[in-house]
Amino acid sequence: MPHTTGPPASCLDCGARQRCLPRDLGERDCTLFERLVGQRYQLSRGDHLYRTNDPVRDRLYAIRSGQFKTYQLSLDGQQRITGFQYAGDLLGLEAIDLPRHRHSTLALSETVLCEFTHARLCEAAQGDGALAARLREMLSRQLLREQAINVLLARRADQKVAGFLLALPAGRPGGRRNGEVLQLAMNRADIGAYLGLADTTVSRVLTRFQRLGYLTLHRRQLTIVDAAALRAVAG
Amino acid sequence: MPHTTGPPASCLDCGARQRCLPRDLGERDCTLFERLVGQRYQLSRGDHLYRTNDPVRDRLYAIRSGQFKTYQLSLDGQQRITGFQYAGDLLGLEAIDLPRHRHSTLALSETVLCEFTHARLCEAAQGDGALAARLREMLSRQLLREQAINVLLARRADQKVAGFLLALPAGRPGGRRNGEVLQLAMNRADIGAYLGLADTTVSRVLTRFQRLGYLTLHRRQLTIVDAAALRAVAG
DNA sequence: CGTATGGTTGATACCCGTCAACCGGTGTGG
DNA sequence: CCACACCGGTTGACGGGTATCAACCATACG
Repeated sequence: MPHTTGPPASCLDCGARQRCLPRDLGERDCTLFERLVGQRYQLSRGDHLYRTNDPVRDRLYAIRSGQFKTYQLSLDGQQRITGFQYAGDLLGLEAIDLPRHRHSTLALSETVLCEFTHARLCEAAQGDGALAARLREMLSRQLLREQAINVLLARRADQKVAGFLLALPAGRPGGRRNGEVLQLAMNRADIGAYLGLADTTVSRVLTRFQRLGYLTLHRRQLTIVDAAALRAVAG
Repeated sequence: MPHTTGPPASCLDCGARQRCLPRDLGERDCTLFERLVGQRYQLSRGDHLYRTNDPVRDRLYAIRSGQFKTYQLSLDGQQRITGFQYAGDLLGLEAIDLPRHRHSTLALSETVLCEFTHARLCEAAQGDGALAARLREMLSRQLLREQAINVLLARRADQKVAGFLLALPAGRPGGRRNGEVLQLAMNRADIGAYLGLADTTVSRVLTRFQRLGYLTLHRRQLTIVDAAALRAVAG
């Protein structure tokens, strides 16, 4: 069960604002938008936001900070990772038309979430074209992301890993990647379950990239040194 | 360039109605809904609906009949299939927020399309909760489909092919598959480019399934004999 | 009838999954 | 403080699944 935070945090000072629903909103509009937020939740590493078969209850969640993974369990108990979600992403979009969730969603780090109901969002969007556009944008972006993953998954191990690394959220806005230090929240097995690789293969590819000078990696601390080389590998 | 059809075809007698936007609409509502259709197009096998970098112009297309594939071209000219679309599917959902298309969309058979503008659909949805729900449903369904593909692509060749076959649109409503005759519109290479397999591997798996009695296949005429066995393989 | 296209089948090479050992870091309890 | 277990990650050996290349066949088509 998620824990409700005490002090309300504003969208205005949210680091993920430019990747989130109130993107490009002015100060006043942003304050109005904030009233759509139902509650804010704080989850710790290992906490579930919801599990497979939990009722959806029309809820959407925006990630204010932290990282999540969504997964399904196969018949033999294997986790199949369907995605990683980062600050600014919306959780629950694929379930807005379902009575019950088909995935489980788990926090990979300390996280803060903003809760919405889809009904209120739609209602507000009817009077506000900009918000409606943002909603569409989030949906369309999600579809594009899934399709990008699809293309990636049809490729070779090194191309998959390179593409995965390049799709990690940039630590700073602007997208400059070279020299950037990223803290991976997931382990090698999760990356493998996401990309359709064995964890040992992920490890091998990463060390190969390191030997080639594309990146440095110590445990989960990643520094991308040569993003262009990674792009060349990803194709 | 798509060719405009002369006689307007009604949604009422459309075979794909129950998979399309006017799903569950009564006769009167359906007639009202039809006024949202801009034009109807007829495309032949090999015709492009649009290509990468074509302007989106806010258009969506519902497939009345026929099959499409969407693909991207890699740097070395290889086609990467991002999806197959069947009657009742919406084309262009992933582009509603983009200025230009990122895929090319090609008819795999004789097809008929119904054109919408996203703006008019949204406008109509504001006064009609049922239509708004249908729009959401289509988006959510699309996201779920992409995620299902993601999971599939992380698996072995026979599991991929089995999953692909089971995801083919049922010829008749009701979803009974055993004994059903399906006409594949795509060739082995397309299936392979979609699933991340070589065309020869697709061929081998299909003949193995046939040897095992799961299906019969002559060129592109497919009969699923034992859907349960396919499900068991797909896992 | 010759050609092109799509599909099947075989031989071979290689990528990657599996299994196992090992290693460093962390936590725990004596 | 140290012994020990445990978890995550790395590395090696090996086998199997799949890509690649090629030959061959059936069908469609000019």
